[in-house]
Amino acid sequence: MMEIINKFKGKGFKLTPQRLSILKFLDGNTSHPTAEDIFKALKKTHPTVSFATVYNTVQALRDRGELQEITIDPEKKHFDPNTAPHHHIMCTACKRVEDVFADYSSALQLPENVSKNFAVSGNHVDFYGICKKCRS
Amino acid sequence: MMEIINKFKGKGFKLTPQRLSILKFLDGNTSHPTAEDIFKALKKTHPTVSFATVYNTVQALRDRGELQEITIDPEKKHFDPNTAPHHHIMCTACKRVEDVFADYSSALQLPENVSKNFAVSGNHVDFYGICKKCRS
DNA sequence: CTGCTATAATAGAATTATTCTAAATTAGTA
DNA sequence: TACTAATTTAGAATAATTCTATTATAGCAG
Ligand SMILES: [Mn+2]
Ligand SMILES: [Mn+2]
Ligand SMILES: [Zn+2]
Ligand SMILES: [Zn+2]
Repeated sequence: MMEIINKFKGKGFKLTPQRLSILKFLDGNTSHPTAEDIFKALKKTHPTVSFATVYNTVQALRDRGELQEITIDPEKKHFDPNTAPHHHIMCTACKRVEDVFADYSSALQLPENVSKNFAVSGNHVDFYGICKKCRS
Repeated sequence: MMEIINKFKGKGFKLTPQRLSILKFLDGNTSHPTAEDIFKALKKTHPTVSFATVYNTVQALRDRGELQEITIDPEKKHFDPNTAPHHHIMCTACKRVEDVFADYSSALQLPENVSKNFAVSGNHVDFYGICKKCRS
């Protein structure tokens, strides 16, 4: 937590109480929350908070490379404070998104005809399935 | 094209002129159009068409496994009439989505702790980068 | 400390993507 | 040819996100 605060010191990023609350919620969070999830959590400590604050903060964090946007769910965006390269799996029944920690990098070579046309900046693998809970 | 028409014969899927126009547009289309792209194309032949027709048809095709939804773009859904397993790369500048035909299936093994909790139904790899045109 | 200013918070309007509704139309078939 | 279930349509509704204008404040300079 102290880490986080120091990370943003003197970067033109103001550490407001609202932002601290969001940062605390996101710190080590592996639930891949949506903007609404963050908003709900934030309302507990800041009942009068605005949705715009959530989007503003999310955007500021994204711009600073401290938060990544997950595209696995066709319905809505999820966010992930873990910016290390990793992958995800979503249960198509309950929509929960879980982490997949595996290094596929050496296998994910692009075919010649694509690699010659793109300066590649990254990749991720999305898996889909049904989780144990949803089968019982 | 004849193929397409036969594919839907007698399945409770009515081949209306609007749908035929959409099917013709999608047939062999590798541009990964959004709903709006389909709508614009459809308006050329059917100027009074409604957006709901596009979404209805897209949904009907998706339900029949004839169209897949692409999640690579955080801004909007793209659609792909190629339902064979393959992957994609998006230019983060111009947002164009291109195909990546490569078989990574053998490499994409899930870690034990995930595979034991999920009945996996599929996966795809999303690549990001800047295309040649956007660099010049 | 105090005051300044750039940055952020807020409410609410606006925009965009998508879904829903209810009435009119029509493809496919009996 | 006539019927009916499926489809089209316009427009309203919903949901996610962005924008705008005003007010408040974090962090810094003096
Ligand atoms: Mn994650
Ligand atoms: Mn494709
Ligand atoms: Zn589940
Ligand atoms: Zn490009």
